[in-house]
Amino acid sequence: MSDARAPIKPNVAMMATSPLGQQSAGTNLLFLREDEIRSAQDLLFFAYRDFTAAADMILTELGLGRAHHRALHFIGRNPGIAVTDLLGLLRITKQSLARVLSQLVEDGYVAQTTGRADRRQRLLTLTDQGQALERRLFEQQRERLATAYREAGSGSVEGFRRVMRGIMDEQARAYIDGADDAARRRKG
Amino acid sequence: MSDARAPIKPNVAMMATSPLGQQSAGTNLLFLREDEIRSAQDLLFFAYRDFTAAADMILTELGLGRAHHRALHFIGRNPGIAVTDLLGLLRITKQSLARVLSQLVEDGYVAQTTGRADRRQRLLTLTDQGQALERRLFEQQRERLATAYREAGSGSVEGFRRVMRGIMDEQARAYIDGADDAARRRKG
DNA sequence: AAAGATGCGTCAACGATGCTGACGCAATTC
DNA sequence: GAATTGCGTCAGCATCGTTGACGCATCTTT
Repeated sequence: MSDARAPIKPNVAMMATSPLGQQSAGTNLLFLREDEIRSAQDLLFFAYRDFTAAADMILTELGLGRAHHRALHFIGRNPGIAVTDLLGLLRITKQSLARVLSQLVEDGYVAQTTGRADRRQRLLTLTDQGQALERRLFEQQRERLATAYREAGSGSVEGFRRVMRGIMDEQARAYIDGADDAARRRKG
Repeated sequence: MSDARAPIKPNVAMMATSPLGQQSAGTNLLFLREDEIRSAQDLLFFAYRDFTAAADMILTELGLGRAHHRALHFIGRNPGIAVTDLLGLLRITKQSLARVLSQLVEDGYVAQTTGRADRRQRLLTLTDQGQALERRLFEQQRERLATAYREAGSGSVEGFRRVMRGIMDEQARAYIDGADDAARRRKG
């Protein structure tokens, strides 16, 4: 038998993507770089999978899904955000958001108020109940991240942030940088 | 009007989750830590969203989805992997995998061979066509990661890896560590 | 050799979350 | 006054996850 369900190890040594049996130093270096990238693919998949797992369980019990969490998260972080701006962050269609949002409003997690400057806008905020749920979900992920930060060491966090920032597109970077600005402003 | 669709900035200064108008140094520090975690939530969402976007477009043209890519990725990295082991990596039900896998086999991307030691097993490998597709998808993500690594600086990559590793669960870490072992063995 | 466990596939039904396309209405802008 | 924008909604569809229940071949255990 094949050791049953012990965690298997990726057989990167097999180098299935290259027909070369022998490798020069050059191709070997190239290969190492390629494997480093493939390893990063693994990292992103597993980290994201396990990062969301705990919160998903709570959501399921409430009849909600991950999409609801995303909306709660960004509304909580941007109180009074307009629907179109939220759509820009999530990058989904308004029809998809509508389904999620109307359920959050109906269940009393999100409140809509008419915009003062532009009365067409529906500005979104979390209700007390919405804040409570967001916090509950947040605590799950906080735990995981706090542990990861602790184990990785404080020196690693900056590198983590820099690489993650580099992966996302320009618009997302601007958003992230804006958050950093706000934090700096508050601190200083 | 509200500046239309310029990237909005998260209003973290509003501190909607705390009723405190004034903050002591202690609560402010606590808040900063909390905001650091919330910021990491942003990072994971945006990075994952944009990391997968390019490959998704190719997949859509071929009538495939992200789930197919995940299967191709892990089969490519683990040639001859058994179905149950693949299920353990993806953490989905065998019914979900079956749908994806049977399509990949039918379209000629994946080959199944009966296990030698255990004839119940269907060992999975990429066909030449499967390798070609996986490589095409890989190149999309390689580009993004290479840019991110370059911009972040080589010193950041180790921190990135350490934090990402810390986020995932024990089993995933063992898998990741196994990949590292294999790379080290090949290099040394 | 019989009994049980395991690996894998499959039928059926359902739920969450994305998509396109088309309209309607109110409010703002030109 | 006409065009545009912000938002909601109806209708239909695809992907990909779920549970539950079987069936069959093959290994393992008794």
